[in-house]
Amino acid sequence: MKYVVGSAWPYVQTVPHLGNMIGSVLSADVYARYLRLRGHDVVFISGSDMHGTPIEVEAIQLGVSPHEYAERMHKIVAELFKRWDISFDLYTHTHTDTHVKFVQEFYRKVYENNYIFHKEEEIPYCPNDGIYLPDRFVVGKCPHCGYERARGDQCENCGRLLDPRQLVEPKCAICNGAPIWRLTRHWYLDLKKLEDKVREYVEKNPHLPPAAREMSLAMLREGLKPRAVTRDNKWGIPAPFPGAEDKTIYVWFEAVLGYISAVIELTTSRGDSEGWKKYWTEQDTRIVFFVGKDNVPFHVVILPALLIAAGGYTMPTTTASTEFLMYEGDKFSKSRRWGIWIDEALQLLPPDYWRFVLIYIRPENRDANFTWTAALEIINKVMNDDVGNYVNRVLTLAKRHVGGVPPEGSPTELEIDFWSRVYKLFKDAERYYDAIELKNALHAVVEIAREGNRYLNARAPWDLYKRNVEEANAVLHYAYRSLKLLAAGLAPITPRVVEKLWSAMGQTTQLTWEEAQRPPTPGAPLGDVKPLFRKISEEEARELLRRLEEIRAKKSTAKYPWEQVIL
RNA sequence: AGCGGGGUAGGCCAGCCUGGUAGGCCGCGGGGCUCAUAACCCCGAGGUCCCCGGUUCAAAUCCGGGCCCCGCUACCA
Repeated sequence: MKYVVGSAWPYVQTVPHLGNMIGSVLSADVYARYLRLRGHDVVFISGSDMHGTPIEVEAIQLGVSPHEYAERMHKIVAELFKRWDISFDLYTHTHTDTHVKFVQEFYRKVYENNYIFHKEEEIPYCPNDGIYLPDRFVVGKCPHCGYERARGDQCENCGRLLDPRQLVEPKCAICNGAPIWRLTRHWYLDLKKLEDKVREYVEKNPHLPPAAREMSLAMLREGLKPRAVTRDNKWGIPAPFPGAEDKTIYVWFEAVLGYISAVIELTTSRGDSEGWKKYWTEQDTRIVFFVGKDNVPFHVVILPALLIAAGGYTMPTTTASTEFLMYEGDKFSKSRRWGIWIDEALQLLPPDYWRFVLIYIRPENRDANFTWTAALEIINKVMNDDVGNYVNRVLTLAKRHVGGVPPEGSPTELEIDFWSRVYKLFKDAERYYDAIELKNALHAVVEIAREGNRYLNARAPWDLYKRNVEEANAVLHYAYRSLKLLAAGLAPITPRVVEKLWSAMGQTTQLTWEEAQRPPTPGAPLGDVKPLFRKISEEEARELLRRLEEIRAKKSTAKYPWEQVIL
């Protein structure tokens, strides 16, 4: 089966934090790695979302061009993903020639198919900064409660939705100057016209997670309203509509098309400029997106609507979303410096540790809370004591008593029972991976090690070797086979460690999901047996955090955001 | 306000769709083992499954009402 795995395109204004990571990029990577292990044809892509008002504004404030700003941040984020062992086939960005050209052609088609219309409206404009202001960039006194710093879209104090025109004494959020209202023309996507087809897509799609489905159907019940696809920004992709020469495409509406343009870029770079069609126009492709829950409507409703409007594309199979991750009981917040960002994380622990912990607590049904107490518990108790120590027990015993991969010996009913239990857990993990319930998959895999620990205690091969070598061999043989299952089950999550494990097991073939289930070659020599993980004491964690604070303090004085990143 | 999610032992969470003696991990008390990363295994204590009402022989699980927490609400990525 062919798969396109896409993770939400990170906005390059800042480096992602752990919550962003688990929602999109890391989850997508785990799934993509799993699919590859199963032998599927996988294209795993994403890229930086380079355009948009916040970047334009911030660049202007810093006195650099938006292009330079975005380009620098993109390079850093791409490098960080590499260090997190994210196995992108391509991590690109939205300012490539391929993307720009594709987006323009795409919207030309949508236009020709009569899904675009334009109308005039008055938009706040800041004469000082020379830009049109999004609602949030206009602040002023709330007409309802008198709160002074109400934003143009909503008052934080009383929670009421606002229109920037309602604000008393409106000001530009950037320079505090008074905005003026200017008549401008915008081009709209006629979502109303697409509503029935989108509803059919959502209703007939058996793969969508219930929550995403509900949210989308609720939106459809209310009725889709036309949405402007153009903006007056300079930093963006020029709109291809007649008369829209000075407009750009709204970032939301072009970044999502990156899922297609990135595949084009990828296959083209492999010398096959038409190869992308295999993935995006043929029906036997599964297209799966990974996003945080805030992103669901866009991927389940708007992007499918766009694909229908342009015509000729394969419809996305599903969108796997997560709830949010909190940090020590509170929302991640850049301004309050609350949370851990992905550059900082790597200063504290190796990527496999983070990957394991984050997947272990992945917010699948509800918001989850990252706490250091819990993280250390998972690292020390689960990763080390349950998994790492089990591996070490089996391999040490095998090395000592057999000197290689244990032969099948004379298995008793106990061995067969054990094998059927761990094999069932492996199949559970498989089912969970298939359903993109990554947290449950990992929990099932960990259970293999727990089962193994129980088994070793019950069978006590160290003792059995004194009485019945054949039977003792059988115990180690099946324990060894459980390690193969464990390796495959963990491979998508902790790829680096599994590589070490696989070679410690003396395996020379490529690890695949199939291979993991086959019996090993008895007598094959084992590799170096060393603990897979190590524990992190509370004191060490405290020390690491203290050092992080120091680095943060030093970095926060840097002028440019890309200088604040810890590499 | 509307929409979505959630309220299960001291902590974190699974179970809820497909009703039937309330599970797991950590922590705590006791024991076992000694191959292993002072690890592992067993036993035990600890719960009005937010509240009220309904359906049912039977409800954490289905239905109605209420209270509390969180997120989203589409020109924020």
